Amino acid sequence: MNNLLKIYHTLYQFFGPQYWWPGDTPFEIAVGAILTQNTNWGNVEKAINNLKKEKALNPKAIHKMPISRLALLIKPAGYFNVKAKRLKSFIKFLMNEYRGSMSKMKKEDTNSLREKLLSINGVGPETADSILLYALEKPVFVVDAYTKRVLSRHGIMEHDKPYEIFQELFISSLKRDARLFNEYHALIVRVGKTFCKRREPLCEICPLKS
DNA sequence: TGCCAGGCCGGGT
DNA sequence: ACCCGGCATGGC
Repeated sequence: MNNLLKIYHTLYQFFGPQYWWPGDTPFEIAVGAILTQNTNWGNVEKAINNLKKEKALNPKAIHKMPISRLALLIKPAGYFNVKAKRLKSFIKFLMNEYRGSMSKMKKEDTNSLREKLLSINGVGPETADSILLYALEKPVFVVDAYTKRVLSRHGIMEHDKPYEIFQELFISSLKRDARLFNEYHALIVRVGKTFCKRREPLCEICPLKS
């Protein structure tokens, strides 16, 4: 069994299943993926709840909503002006290409869809891959700040390697399976939050410590 | 009370 | 091809 697979089993044994993504529908997950950029998830939940209260958590409602009002509703998520613009960009794409249907989007070929998502203003690699994996159940591995920090702190890969290199490490070590990728990324976030904080040395009680 | 949180863009070198 | 400043709230 390879290194990355061992780590997965260690984390799963320690923490158990994480039940990601916290969201009810593919569209809600996509919105959450944009809102959570460099932002605490608790703040994102407030923003999403504001949209739900206004019955605005659907493509059509946000599409026709004035951007100033959208910014006000998502304010707790931080960066509300840029994120309002980014949500608008994503939803314009969703409306134009798939008539607002995440189900139609899901039928698209994964690689070409990833390229299209990356061309949207405000959708970078992590956001695109989060939408592909967690909203559309595509077998794409999500890399984030925790992934880089956890792996680098445990001497598995240098922190400054680019996104795609980290991604390839997982892809080449694991079966290409959406369920596995889903749980693995969630577990990395979990261990990162718990044992691998930003400005601390290698944690002594981390389950990954050999 | 300053630091941090599930990034990304645009301009400069 | 990198590097960096800007974007902002709420919890601890």
